[in-house]
Amino acid sequence: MTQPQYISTAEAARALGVGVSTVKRWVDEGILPAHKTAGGHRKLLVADVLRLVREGDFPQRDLSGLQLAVETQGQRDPKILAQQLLSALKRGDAHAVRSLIHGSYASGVALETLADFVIAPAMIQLGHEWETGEIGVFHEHRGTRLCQSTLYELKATLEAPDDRGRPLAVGGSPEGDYYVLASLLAEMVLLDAGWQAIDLGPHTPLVSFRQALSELRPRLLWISVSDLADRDRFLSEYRVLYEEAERAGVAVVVGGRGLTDAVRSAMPYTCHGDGLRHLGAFARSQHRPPRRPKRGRPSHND
Amino acid sequence: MTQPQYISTAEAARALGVGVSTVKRWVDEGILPAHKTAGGHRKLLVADVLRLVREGDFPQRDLSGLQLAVETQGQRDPKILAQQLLSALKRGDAHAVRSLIHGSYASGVALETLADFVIAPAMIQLGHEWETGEIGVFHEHRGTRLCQSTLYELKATLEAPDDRGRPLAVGGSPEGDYYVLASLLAEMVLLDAGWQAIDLGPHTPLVSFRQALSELRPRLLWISVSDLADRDRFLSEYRVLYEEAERAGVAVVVGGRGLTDAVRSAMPYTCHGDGLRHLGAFARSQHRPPRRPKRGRPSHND
DNA sequence: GACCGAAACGTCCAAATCGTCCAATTAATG
DNA sequence: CATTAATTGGACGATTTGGACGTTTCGGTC
Repeated sequence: MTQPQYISTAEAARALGVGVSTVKRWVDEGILPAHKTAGGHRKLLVADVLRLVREGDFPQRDLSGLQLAVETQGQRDPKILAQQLLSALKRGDAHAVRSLIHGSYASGVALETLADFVIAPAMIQLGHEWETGEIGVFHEHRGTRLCQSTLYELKATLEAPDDRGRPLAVGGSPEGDYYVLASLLAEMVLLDAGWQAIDLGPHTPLVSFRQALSELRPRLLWISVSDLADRDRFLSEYRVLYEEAERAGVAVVVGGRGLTDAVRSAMPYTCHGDGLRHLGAFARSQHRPPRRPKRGRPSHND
Repeated sequence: MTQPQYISTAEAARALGVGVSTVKRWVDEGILPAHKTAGGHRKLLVADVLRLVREGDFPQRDLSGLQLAVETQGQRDPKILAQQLLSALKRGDAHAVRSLIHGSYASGVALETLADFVIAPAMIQLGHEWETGEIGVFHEHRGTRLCQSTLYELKATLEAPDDRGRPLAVGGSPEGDYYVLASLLAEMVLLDAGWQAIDLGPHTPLVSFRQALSELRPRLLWISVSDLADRDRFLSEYRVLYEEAERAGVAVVVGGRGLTDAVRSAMPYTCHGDGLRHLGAFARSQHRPPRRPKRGRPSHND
């Protein structure tokens, strides 16, 4: 379990915000402890790097990945991550929340996995503990805000400066649904999949989606439903929306825990997912972002 | 990139319009925070330098050298900025929104000014045009989301890695008030003023504030009211909250366009402001961050 | 086991930064 | 107006940094 977490000089350099040559020199001078492989490659312990940062006032540029490694003992099991996230949210520990979420993403956990198996479970449990009175409203609110802040930060890093060639997606949550996180995560998953995405946010009348459809001409429409205030009205308005989307050749992806089987069976849609992994998979199937083939040595050790 | 960016003393000196020796001395005197490498080279965070630019009164600002995420534009008249922001929000031009807000802030427009005279007017006008049907709900939603995203990004740059010595503030909006932006901006103004701030967000029962009061022991409580759903209930619960805050020696700052004169006259409070500049001024009066000294030889332009 | 591309190695060196010293400049004071 | 204390910023040699380079190691694939 407590397997030692090694990183390369390049990773340490990135985390510390210095050049690779400098890290190499520091190791050779004994400032930074490290092991060497038979071939002479330096292997630094995450804990050593973090200790250096904590004890001296060394520069620290991006420690999120490293801190995650220490806090979770290198564990990347979503269930454990979810538990740790929940605990951090309840404590209101902004630092831990950030390193958990940013760090997981940085160290290769897919955004869909993060959303479906880490963030969603943690938030659901947080809501549950609030309902049963185990924690106060105040804790729940603080946790939700913390999660939102962190995700907006992560979203900023996902946004590509170059939009050309990226298909456009539009989405949001219907009227009466005030839950922010679900649609935000959907937007992020789409950005991660190489799309342009515009989130109209919670509490958006379905009529507005039609407006967006005609004005923005997206290739995909997502609708995330967490709470369904007026089911019948939603269904009737949704059918009109779907027809219009179909005529325009726009894929409609629906999801969210507000869509029970009973509701969904009365709805036409292009694709449905109880989580975001389906949205991600669908988006990737429609648009293949240019990617380098994966050859040679991978950058991470498990 | 929202990642922290380091610059050297020379770059900071150029940006601040002072000599390199001066920057080095300021760092050593603790006026300007910095990290040091093993070899003694100082590494300054762009955010820290910008903070100093904003708080001090510098003869010459050349921020072009700093690798800012956005190019700063010349315009600094709030009225014009508000108009440009409104236009960008209506167009859904994410890039323009971002460079307007980030750029203004980076080039020295105070956050309070930005909030009260640029963002608030633009958002009010956006809401107005929606009500009169000039623009669709969709445009209003997209604009609001865009503004939120951008502000969350900016907030990330305001958060100090080092919380020690900073007084704590807690705040939010009361039950029935779903407006996110106001309280978010309040949080940011407090962060900018050198506080730690926790935003409980919209739709927070006043009871929860009492919970936060006893658990977090803040020095300041802000309550931002945009919509007042149940006036009488708000007032009665508020009075209990205020009494508790007073007993604990916590300052209570209230504001927001939901607080009409009639309501406010029935409320006790430590400080009130129709905008955020009063909150900022109050916060700064309670806690002074380190400042640049005032005497000495001024720099000459070359 | 041979092959391959990515990543890390060692070496070198120009450019940047360091600490120190001190003349120049300004605000405050008598 | 002269004096004093505070502050600046340039100059100096010594030290540190980090990018470029060709070579070697690593780990996955065939």
